[in-house]
Amino acid sequence: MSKINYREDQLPIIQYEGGKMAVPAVPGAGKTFIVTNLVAKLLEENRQGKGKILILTYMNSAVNNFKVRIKKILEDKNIEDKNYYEVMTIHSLAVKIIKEKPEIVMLNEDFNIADDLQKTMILGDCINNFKLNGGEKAFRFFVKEQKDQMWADRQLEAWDKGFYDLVQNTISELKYKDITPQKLNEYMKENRRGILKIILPIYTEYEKKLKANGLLDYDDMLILAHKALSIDEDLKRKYQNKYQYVFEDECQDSNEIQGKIIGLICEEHNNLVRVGDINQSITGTFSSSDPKFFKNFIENSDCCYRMDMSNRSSKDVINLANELVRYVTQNLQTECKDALEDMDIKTVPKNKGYKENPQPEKYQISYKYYETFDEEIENTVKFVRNINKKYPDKSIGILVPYNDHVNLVAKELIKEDLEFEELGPNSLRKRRVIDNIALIIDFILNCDDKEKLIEVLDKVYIKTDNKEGKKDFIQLLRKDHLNVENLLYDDECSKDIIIDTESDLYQSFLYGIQNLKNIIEYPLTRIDKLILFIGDSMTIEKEEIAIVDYLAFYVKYLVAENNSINLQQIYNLLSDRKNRVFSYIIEVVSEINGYEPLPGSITVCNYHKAKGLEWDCVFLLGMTEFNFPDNIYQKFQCDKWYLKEKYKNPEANIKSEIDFVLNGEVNKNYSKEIKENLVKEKIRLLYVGITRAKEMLILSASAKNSSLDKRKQNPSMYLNILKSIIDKKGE
DNA sequence: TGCTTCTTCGTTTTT
DNA sequence: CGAAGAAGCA
Repeated sequence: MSKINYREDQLPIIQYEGGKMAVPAVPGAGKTFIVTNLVAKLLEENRQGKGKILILTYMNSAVNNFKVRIKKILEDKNIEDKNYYEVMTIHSLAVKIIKEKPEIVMLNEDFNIADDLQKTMILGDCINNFKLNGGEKAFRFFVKEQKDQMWADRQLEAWDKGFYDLVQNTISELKYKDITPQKLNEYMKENRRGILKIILPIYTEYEKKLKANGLLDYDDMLILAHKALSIDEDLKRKYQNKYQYVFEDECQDSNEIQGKIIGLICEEHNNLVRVGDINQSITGTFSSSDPKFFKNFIENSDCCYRMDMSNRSSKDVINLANELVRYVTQNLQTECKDALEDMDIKTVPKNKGYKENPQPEKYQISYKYYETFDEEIENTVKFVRNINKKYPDKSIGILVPYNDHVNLVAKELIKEDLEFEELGPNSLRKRRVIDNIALIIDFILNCDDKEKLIEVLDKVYIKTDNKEGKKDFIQLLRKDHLNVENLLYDDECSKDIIIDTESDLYQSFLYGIQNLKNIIEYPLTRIDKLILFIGDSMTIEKEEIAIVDYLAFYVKYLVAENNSINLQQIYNLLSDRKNRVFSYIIEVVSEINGYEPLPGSITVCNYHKAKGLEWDCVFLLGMTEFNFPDNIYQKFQCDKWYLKEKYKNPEANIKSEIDFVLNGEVNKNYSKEIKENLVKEKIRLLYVGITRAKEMLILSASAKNSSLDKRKQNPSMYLNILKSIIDKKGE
């Protein structure tokens, strides 16, 4: 077995023996590689003693990745795998700690974790109940005055949607500040106004419902785990002895309480390695994470080694990323200068046996500015098609700002007959399962509607490669003298349909008819069972079966909450594309497996989802001023158009209100702070986008959202900055 | 070009 | 409702 040839920036890290070590690393530096090898080396030297090595990651998919890779290294090194290491997410660790002694934190032994889906259902219920029980008026108070009824409705709808996230984030913040509903109630007694006033009853009921069902949400898990370790000396000792070494991956996404939990476990042995990249911290504005915690750790650690070499991208792509850092740290307005840490990515030295950076023959970075967003998508897809044809082995990533855009790009790719993968909750393919079930229910509700029957057969059951034949066959079914009755129950009618009865087209038609007959006869007393039954009749993949299961679970919950709910209402829910429960169902199902772009594949996703992935060729769309702002005085996403001027930025209002409740005064201009953080996070999001590319990178923006849209948007300032760099290099 | 009046539209990320 | 672009006018 050959010895691993570590790069010079990796050498000091692999020589680690103990203490607090900080490892800030640039994108593509090989964080997983170095951590897995270091863990294997420590195991080889038996440094864990009587304890174990703990590796904490952020996502479930990363857990598996780490396990597989450590196992492989141990095998290669011929070290017996005695399970002296554990890989888990910080949340699983928290659960493990609480399970140990639930009574310390006043919990019943058989508590459960509320996943995103359950949380959404419960919180959604609480909000609804609040409105139904007299809260509606207070809820509407914050919306702008509007005489035009149509716009009044739209404002309310928008507030409805935004309110959910606001409540969720507020509850999370209150929990971290150790403000229980009871405490808040005490504090708020004299307060008559404010958004907290209407969040309080929702928060109260939410906590009550969680408790009643024996559930903890993600925030509770961390908070209680920390509490348990702080209160119970024995428990803390146990974990300190158990984990002699702790590694934390992606620690730029860590929040204060996670840091504290890890701190307590490491207190005794003090062997802690934290690896991360501050410039890739992109979750701060919607979670309690903040890169400042990692920055702090870097300053207070025993040693800090930077991994600043990356072999992922060509030197041109690296140069572009470095220029962005340079621009931000030197030229941006003072408040946002520290968005990026001044840390140049270096290419790997040549001819030293390291895996080297890709070296494309020519400069492969460009930018485009289009008239409309439609045009931007259309041209991008054409570009993608050409690359895919010319270089069939290259992987291509198309990154867009929003999940809705993923859909738009997907539709265009379908038009061009290109195979692709969508990441995120709007995946057309995954949505289709839900849509198909809705179609069938619609037919059950309207049994005599022939068009609906034909639609179900067409979209759900009839499967064939013979596209033309299918079209003709569907036309045959539309013949006037055939009604639903004939099609379903009259075997003679098939004589009218002149078609090869052995073909897969006809066989799948018969299969569909038979199933629909069974479905119509299925008793309506248990709608959740009906959904499972419908799911069974559709030939679908494993992942899609999981979606059906979740769907049935959701319906069961709905029925339990409201006995009188009928099939029509269920249909209405299923066909509501904005229902956030479905997004979570799809996310929960897809999260189980990690994703890795294969050679020749095309991936569409948003900038956030792209983190941790890499492609040969990357398209960055939507680089407008609105999506990537450079100062806090332009139009901002956190300012809500539908709210009264005073409450325009409700998040800031809430922060002020909490401040006031706790200290009797407001200490900061929170609106300004929120906007600054947003500007900074968007810069890092762009940095993440750029550093996904190995060889080719195309940046683009458009002046208008659609050709009908009259308002223009400026390209992001960063696009202009990058443009000038690209122009110089392109010569 | 600079000013007023008329018309149109209302964008978000998620462990 | 209010911001911002378009159209109208001097």
